[in-house]
Amino acid sequence: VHEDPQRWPTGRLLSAAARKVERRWDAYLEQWSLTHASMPVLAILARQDHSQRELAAGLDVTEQTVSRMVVRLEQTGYLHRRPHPEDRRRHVVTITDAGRAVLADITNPEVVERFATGGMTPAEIETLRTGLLAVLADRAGPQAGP
Amino acid sequence: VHEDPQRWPTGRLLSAAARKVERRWDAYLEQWSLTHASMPVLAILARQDHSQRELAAGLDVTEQTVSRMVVRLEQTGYLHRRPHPEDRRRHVVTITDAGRAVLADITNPEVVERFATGGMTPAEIETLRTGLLAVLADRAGPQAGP
DNA sequence: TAAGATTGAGGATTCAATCTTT
DNA sequence: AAAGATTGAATCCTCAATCTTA
Repeated sequence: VHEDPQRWPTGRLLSAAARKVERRWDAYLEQWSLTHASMPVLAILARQDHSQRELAAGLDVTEQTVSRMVVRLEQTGYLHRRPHPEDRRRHVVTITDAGRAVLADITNPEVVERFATGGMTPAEIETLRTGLLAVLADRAGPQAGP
Repeated sequence: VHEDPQRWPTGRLLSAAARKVERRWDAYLEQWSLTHASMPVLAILARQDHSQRELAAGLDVTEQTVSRMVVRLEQTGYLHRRPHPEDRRRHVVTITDAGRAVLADITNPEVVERFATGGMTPAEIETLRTGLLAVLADRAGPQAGP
């Protein structure tokens, strides 16, 4: 039943490859109650505090997704939210010591990289990254049509 | 707040690029009540009938995911399920005329490709596809560890 | 009215548990 | 027991609606 990926459209290749790496990564991060999606939240907060709206922009997801992620990350103890001193609509989201600690455990670049680029050569990896950056760089947002 | 993707680990690049393309693709497929995930089901069935377990193997998702997708695709009228004549545990999943019709509307390779590789050059596209195929080809399934 | 955030509804995905048939 | 399929619970993600504050 298995088709030949060589003939798949690029979008399907992209989704399949991403899911595969996410599954591996999630299985590893589970021991810290983290996921491939929640880890980048801590990575962003490690550099600076942010409002949830800012986090959404940095992660390129909706504010609704951020809302749900930060609730869980706060329950787990990896971040803390307090009201903004001047604008009571905002939450100031801050990473906790526990969050920094887990990030330090996980952020070994070699380990992280291995999950995505397991048996690949440096040339293959460079090739892949270049292609992915080209997809992300496409700011045109084209809507095709027959 | 926006970080430099150039410095992201490859796994994060992969997820971000996949989500971006899926969003575009989903917005387009919505008019047929399809999604980036359900379209490949029809593509597989267009060639041959299958059990749900076989579909799961072909799509590289769990049987549970297939179970939910085929329920919806059957409600929409794009496929049909009947009991297997010799093994009553199985469902034989068949594409309907409506399913074939929608597939014909959508399967223009140029249109499909444009969603993923919008403003990219042929060289960039080839580069990306090679990298993605390398990720998918990695049958080792390595679990890294510090 | 805008901005910031939350909740509701629904699809995609997973693991775990269950049910029927082999 | 194993195979095929379903349902439950959870996270990720979206759009739509709502609530509070500016």
